[in-house]
Amino acid sequence: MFTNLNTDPNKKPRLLSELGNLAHTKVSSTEFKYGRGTEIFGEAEPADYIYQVIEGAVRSHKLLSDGRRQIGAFHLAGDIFGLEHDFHRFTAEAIVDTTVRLMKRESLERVAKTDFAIVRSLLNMTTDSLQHAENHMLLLGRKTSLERVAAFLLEMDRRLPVAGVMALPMGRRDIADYLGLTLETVSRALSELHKKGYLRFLGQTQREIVVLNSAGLAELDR
Amino acid sequence: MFTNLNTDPNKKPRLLSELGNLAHTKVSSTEFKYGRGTEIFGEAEPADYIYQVIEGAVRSHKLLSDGRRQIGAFHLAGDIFGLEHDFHRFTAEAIVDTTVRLMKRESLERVAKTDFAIVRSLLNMTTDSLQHAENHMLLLGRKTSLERVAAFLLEMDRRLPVAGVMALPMGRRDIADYLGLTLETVSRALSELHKKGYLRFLGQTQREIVVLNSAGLAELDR
DNA sequence: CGAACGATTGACGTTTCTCAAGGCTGGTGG
DNA sequence: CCACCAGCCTTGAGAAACGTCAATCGTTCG
Repeated sequence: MFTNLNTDPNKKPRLLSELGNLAHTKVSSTEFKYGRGTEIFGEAEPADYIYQVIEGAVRSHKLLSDGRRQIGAFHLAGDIFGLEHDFHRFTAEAIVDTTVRLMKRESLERVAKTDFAIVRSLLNMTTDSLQHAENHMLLLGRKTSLERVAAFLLEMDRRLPVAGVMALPMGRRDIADYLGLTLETVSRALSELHKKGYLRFLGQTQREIVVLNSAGLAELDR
Repeated sequence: MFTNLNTDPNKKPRLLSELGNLAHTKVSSTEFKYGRGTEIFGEAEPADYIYQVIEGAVRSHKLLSDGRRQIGAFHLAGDIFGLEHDFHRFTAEAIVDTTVRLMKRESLERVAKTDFAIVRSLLNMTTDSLQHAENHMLLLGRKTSLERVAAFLLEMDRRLPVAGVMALPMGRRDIADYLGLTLETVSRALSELHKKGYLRFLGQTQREIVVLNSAGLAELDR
């Protein structure tokens, strides 16, 4: 059961196909829209549904009592999130206007009881999340601000549809809370990467970034 | 398949029983000893075995090219580690002289192909690891040095056999690399917690710690 | 007994955070 | 249609937290 598992995080359509197929066959699913900034589910709420991003982007975060926030992951088109046993361990919010497909967890449970492939998919997805979290611990515990931002850009370049050009859905504060920095430090790091010729800003908004030298960025991250 | 899963991280014997039972029935296992400081497996090596700590303690870490180290987890008596699809994502080393039981991954795969309960156990264990990593991301990204050390002491107090009195198997450098700090900062934080009356040091070695006020420590960690 | 190792503590350096000011963009209403 | 406003981003200066370097002390083990 360990073999033939896809653990390549580059392959975006996997989650979509694995549970997406399921959705078409045995489990009913609905589409739903969330406006920019709205909560999809809250930490510690019962996990009655699991979600897949159809269009848009979602952030998952935890809060400390005084408001400090750590974003654990961004979910982009195709990604499945909210997959938990009983209660959600993060709060999920739409970063921009977002369409999700949602599936009753109960239905999935029912199917999983008899379908070996589904359980294996669940294990796959959980393992992928774990691997992402493990790499992120290294980033949060040991990387400098410049290395964190470089790693973030490489991750987004890999996961967003067009390689080399990124229209980031999230703002500086979200990036900062993902990387364990402040938004000012993120901004300064981006300026420095720009000054060093690794990237260029496009268009009117400050969210479109062209990566000029991804090998150079990768050098910052070893 | 989501129901009846034990997600309480306080319950130590779970892993042991779940796969431990397996070990007694269908999968052969061997005991092996590793001396203090020796490597059990390396990052990116093929994951031919999975491991359970019988006695002792193990650290799992990742390295950056310049030697910066992040410890992702400590594995204590009863814990299972090294459970991966294909290649190990961490290096594992014995912190002290350690006895482990090891099981061929291949055997486990074979059994898992037909045994639903085993696959569920694997999913459980992976979910537990994920939850630990998610909480640790919050610690690494957003907590102060004092909060990190307080959280570490509470975690160890919870996981080590005797509540309130800890004989820590790991040194200050390991704690630091787990918490994303330097050993000096860990030492200063412990001194400050001592000064504030939260704990007391015992015996000749500096590794025995008595928690005097775990509610106070928990206050530092919300 | 002495060397090696680990922990603590102090002084100082560096990185990142905080606070503040100013600029750009896009939307809205006069 | 344009001016203004709100939100987001950038940049700077100073503060705080943590890291680095170094000295010292206590333990352990040969």
